[in-house]
Amino acid sequence: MITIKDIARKAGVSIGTVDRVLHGRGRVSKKTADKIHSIIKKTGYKTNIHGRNLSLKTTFNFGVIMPYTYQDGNYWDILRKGIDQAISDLSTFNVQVLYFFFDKFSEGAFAGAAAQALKHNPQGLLITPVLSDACPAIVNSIPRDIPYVYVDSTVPGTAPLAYIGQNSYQSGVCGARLMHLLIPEKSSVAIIRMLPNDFHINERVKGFLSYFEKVPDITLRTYDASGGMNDREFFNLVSSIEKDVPSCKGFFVTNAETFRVAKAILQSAGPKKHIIGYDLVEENRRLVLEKVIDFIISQKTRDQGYRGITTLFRHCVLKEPCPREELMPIDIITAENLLYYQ
Amino acid sequence: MITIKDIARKAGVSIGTVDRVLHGRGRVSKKTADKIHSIIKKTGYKTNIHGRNLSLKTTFNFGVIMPYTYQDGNYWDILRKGIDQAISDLSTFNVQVLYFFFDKFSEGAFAGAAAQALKHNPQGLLITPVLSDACPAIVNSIPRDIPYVYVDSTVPGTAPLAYIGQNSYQSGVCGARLMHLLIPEKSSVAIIRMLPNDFHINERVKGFLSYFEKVPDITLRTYDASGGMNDREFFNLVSSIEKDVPSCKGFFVTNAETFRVAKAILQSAGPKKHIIGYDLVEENRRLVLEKVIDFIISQKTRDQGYRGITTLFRHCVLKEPCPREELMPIDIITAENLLYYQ
DNA sequence: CCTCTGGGCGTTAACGTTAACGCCGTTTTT
DNA sequence: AAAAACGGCGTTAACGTTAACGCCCAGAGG
Repeated sequence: MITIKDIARKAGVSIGTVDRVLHGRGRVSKKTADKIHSIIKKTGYKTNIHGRNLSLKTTFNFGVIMPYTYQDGNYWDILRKGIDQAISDLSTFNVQVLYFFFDKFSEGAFAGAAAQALKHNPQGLLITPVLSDACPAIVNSIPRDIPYVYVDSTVPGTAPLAYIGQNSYQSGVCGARLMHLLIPEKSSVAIIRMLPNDFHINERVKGFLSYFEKVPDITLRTYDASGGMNDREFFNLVSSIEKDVPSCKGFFVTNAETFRVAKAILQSAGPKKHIIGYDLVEENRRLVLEKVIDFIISQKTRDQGYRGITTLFRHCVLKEPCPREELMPIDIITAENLLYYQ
Repeated sequence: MITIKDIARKAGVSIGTVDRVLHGRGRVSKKTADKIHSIIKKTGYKTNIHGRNLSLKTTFNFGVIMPYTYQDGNYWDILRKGIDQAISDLSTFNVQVLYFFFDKFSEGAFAGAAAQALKHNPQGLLITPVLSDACPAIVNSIPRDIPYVYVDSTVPGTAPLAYIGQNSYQSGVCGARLMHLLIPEKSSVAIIRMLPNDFHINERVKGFLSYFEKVPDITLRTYDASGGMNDREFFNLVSSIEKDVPSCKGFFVTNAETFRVAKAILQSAGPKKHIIGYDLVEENRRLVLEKVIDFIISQKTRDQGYRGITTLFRHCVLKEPCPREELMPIDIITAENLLYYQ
């Protein structure tokens, strides 16, 4: 491996000069700088992290802007675990995170969390932009020199370092395929759209609908529900669906709160319903094992957190290029394979 | 973070003495060694990899003993890619691998590859023990100080550092569940057991059978095939099954050569068959996309290679503890989610 | 008595990078 | 004209660890 010393020797200067060129700290003549740059390119010099880390005493701080971990049935706690794991793996590189949680149902909360994060002047940000309307303006007010990575969702009109998430439309298609296998011919399916319906949820619904466009004899109806509803209200919703659409054999639930719908169905004493939903939160896991929920579509939430941090790390610390988009697998989870996820 | 210098100061000795204790190089009185050990325990000292790596000029060599990458329909090439990726990620730590390939159908080949690997005195081994009969004796002749990790399969009666693979029995159960969804009531399923049938293949069959024990009206029959058969022989096998069992609506193929059975079925011009098989090799991918194969059960082959190397790395280089067993997810792949795997 | 061996320890150069410091000559300010 | 600023560069200590080297003293062997 070629070192700074080698470059200095080849260029006939001292290592101090090479270092100034490498870090753009000026005080080097253009001629010398050009020569050094060409040597760097020719030799493929890459800075040795170990030397760098020993010498460097600064610690890298990343800010994480995400919903409270308990929201969406503890869904966000999975993301957090992935982040923590990455930080633990990178601890020898003096990498730290600061969390800035917000209430995903409260209007100004995202902006507030972002402002707080910027006050701690982080070297990079991991952002979960769940409230898409307010996001562009807020994100674009981030100083240009602070790179940010999106997980879960992306925001049009902004310039993230990377986006890590799932193709939600295709996950809906996949859910539809599985539903098609479960339900009898000539039956109906209820799609439970969870409000507030964000980009992901809409895409899931669209994908699900698109699959069944080519399938005759299956009727679809979309119903709105909300995480704010209590158990009684979920029960009433399910009961009214059963009354209105006796042929309804399947429920497609568009977010992690699948377990709430499943519980309502259990209580309603109607005939067997097939249920497909999203995300491996604890209560969904239990109901999958008990074969109440047939399939859960999962999106490697933990990996999203892990990769979000490693992407920031690779960019800010290693100064390596990193992929601009990482689309996560659409994991199909059922009672028979559940135990081996996470 | 506490350093060797801190320990030396606390113990009233020089860093040389601390270093000798840390590496067990002797020439330290028991009293001093005990004192240093207790300080290490009390302060939770962990050696700084960066200092270590700068100082150390030795490179770590790991040997990989695995089948030729083209065998099993290029299945082993996926494993190799994971290994190469890990080595690339760890390149700054001076970690290298040497591959020792063997013919998985040839008796003495595994022993030969193992002997070759040992000649290069590696600091660790990654072993894919596919021929289980000869393995224990060969593995137990490896010097005690060379740690080894199994991927894909494990070998009873040996002491690996770790095992990384899948619960094959459960993957068979999972395959059965999916098959049950696909085929009509009162039909039959053909299980194609690929010879030579190793531990994995037998377990997959067992798991598959166990699921259907509780299901009446579905008949199962097991047929033997072999990777050594040519296309004509596969065609003949499929034809004879179609003739003997007209109610046969599904094929469960127990290894990566699913595509060969699928092609034979395509040619046989019988009624639509449902096919479930294993492993995301290139030809299986194509047939899944074309909806010839309904489901592929995959086992994160790439991750197995990656984790095998990182496990050796963590043990040999970082000297960290690592999990003794990593069971990989049973990934369910179908046309709708295929694109997002690998 | 002298030499040798070996136990017990300290010292030091090296690994690659960083950034503060300082030197020298030229140019710009006062 | 003296002082200050600046451009262009070299030197060096520091980061934490490793391992070679060497010193001193006690005891064994001749």
